[in-house]
Amino acid sequence: MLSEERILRQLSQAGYRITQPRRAVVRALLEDDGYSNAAKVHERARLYCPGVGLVTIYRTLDLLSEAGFLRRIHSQDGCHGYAPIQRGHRHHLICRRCGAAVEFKGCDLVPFLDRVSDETGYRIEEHLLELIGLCSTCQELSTPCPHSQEPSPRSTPGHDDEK
Amino acid sequence: MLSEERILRQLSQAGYRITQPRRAVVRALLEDDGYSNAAKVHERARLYCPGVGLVTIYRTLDLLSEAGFLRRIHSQDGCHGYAPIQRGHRHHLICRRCGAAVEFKGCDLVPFLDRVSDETGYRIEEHLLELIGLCSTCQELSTPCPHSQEPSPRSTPGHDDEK
DNA sequence: TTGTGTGCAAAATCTTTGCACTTCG
DNA sequence: CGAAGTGCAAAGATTTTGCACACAA
Repeated sequence: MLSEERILRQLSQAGYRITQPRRAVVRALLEDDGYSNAAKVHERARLYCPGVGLVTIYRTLDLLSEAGFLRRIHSQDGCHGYAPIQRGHRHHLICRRCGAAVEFKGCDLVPFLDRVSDETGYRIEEHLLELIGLCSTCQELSTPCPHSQEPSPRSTPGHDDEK
Repeated sequence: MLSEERILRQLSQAGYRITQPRRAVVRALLEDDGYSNAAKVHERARLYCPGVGLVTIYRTLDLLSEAGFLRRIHSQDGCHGYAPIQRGHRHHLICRRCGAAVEFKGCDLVPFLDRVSDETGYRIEEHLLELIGLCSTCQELSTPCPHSQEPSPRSTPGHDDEK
């Protein structure tokens, strides 16, 4: 897995300068689990480099993305999410109620990925997995899941509607 | 797979009105395979409902998303991509080069999720899985590993225009 | 010292909201 | 006919660009 030092070293070797803002962004990315967007990274990066501007965040994210440390999610069509590329994938399991996050190793996915790859002809390079649920504590506190995404015909015609 | 008629019927049963713009959006989504954003849907929907405005596209995408026919990709962090949900729980496999997206069934994930659930005590309700790679066409087009996740030292500071 | 990198401000995009008019049911 | 739905315009967000100053090498 890539450490902060290693990333910085590689950037340096590639001819980029190692600046405070860049350090801060790299650090923020490594600490922030899962996907990030510019605003989130900015907020976090300011902890390490208080004066850093949002513009610099964008530029640094681009740079890291070019350099191969980040993957832009849906880069084509204007989606502006980023996810760190990590060897030894770690995935996250997040409690939707209390926000507790657990990391787990997800290597069991490999056979699944192989199958998908066979079926689709795609060569799979990266995967992003995030699980959302209730941790054991919150399961006790909570009533059964109120919402669901099934396209079930809703009996209530009432629009809960436009926010 | 969900047909246009079926979606419209379900919307109608749920109390929504079936209008020309909505028809057009549904149609556009079904024809455009894979991942779309508002602008793309708009362009296509105008073929069926020339006067339709972009605003209506956004509102209809929201509606379809609420109703469970669309999955907002990375809804979390302000990513504004959408992909049709065809049936049950599926995930997306996206070509990083051309953006082509394929949905695939994720049932093989269940044993994996069960294991994670056992190990962590979490009850898993949702999962977000996205695979990124190269589709077969782009594999051919692409030169043998021109870039890769390896951050190769760049000799030229100049930017290539590649995105 | 040099030129890459940064911050600020402003432009360009993308998305949402308010309001009067349309149209489905 | 009545209320949901639409389009337009304008407000809000988000991202990019231009330029002079700052700082890593």
